[in-house]
Amino acid sequence: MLKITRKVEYALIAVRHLEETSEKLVSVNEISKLYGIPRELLAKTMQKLASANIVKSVKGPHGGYKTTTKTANTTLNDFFEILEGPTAIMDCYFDSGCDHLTNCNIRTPINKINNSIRNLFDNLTLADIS
Amino acid sequence: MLKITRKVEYALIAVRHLEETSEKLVSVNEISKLYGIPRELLAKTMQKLASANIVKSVKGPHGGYKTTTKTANTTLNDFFEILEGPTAIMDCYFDSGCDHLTNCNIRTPINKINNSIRNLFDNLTLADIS
DNA sequence: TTTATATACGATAATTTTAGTCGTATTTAT
DNA sequence: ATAAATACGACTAAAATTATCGTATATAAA
Repeated sequence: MLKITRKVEYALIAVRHLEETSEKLVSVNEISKLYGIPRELLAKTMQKLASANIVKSVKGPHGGYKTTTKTANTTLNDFFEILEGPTAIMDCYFDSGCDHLTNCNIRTPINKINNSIRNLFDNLTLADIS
Repeated sequence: MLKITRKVEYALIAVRHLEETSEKLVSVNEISKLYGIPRELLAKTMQKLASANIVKSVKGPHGGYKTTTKTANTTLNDFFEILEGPTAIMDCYFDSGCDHLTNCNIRTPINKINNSIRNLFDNLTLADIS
């Protein structure tokens, strides 16, 4: 409960590594070996970050990933949502399918908790937590 | 990711209901029927809340649960931890078992995120979200 | 122009976590 | 005594997460 996933964990590790190595291109292979994390999973994770321009990808030999100007300014909310979709402590926050709609007495609490968390992550960037 | 569990959802529903019915004893059976949630699961959930004095339990016919003086003042952090154990976005926050300890570059980020969430939930009570 | 290395992407399998059920004991009002 | 309720532990089912596999595409370098 309220856990981040491996995908996010691996993404954080990779981004932190890219930030440390600055402009140099680093391949998924390198990162996965260095931190002992599954290559394929990290690869897919990086692809998502790349398509959102959080990192830049370069194909071919000596290719890899590096940071962009967006990287450090990315909010945790964006970072999480790129990798995992909408952040909400319960699906009913953005879904319509609710089992006990007629008799739901936790709408307000759920919304308040959600808004608090969203507000928190909207105001924290990758730079802030480094 | 970052979802609350059914146990917590059911507990919230039940507590909210008890708050509405004030001093009256309400049985698990009643609540589970009213909101269409699994009786046994709710029962176990209520037992945990009762043993932490978040609610008061009364056995026997016409027994059930009611709020206590603690109920409204309970922080979300306590509420969650009573039901699910320590709140942490990653297990390494309180566990010792870490796969990439020697090469972990996300200690600081994880701790900062954790502390932010913990701080948030420490300062929100059940009353605050009602 | 061939080869090796790297990202891109979809499908599927394995694992872990969560959700739900069942059985039995205990308490207590009637 | 009996019935209604909580208390608690073991077990099963379902869902979500994690990991793997296969194939396509791009590109640097020999």
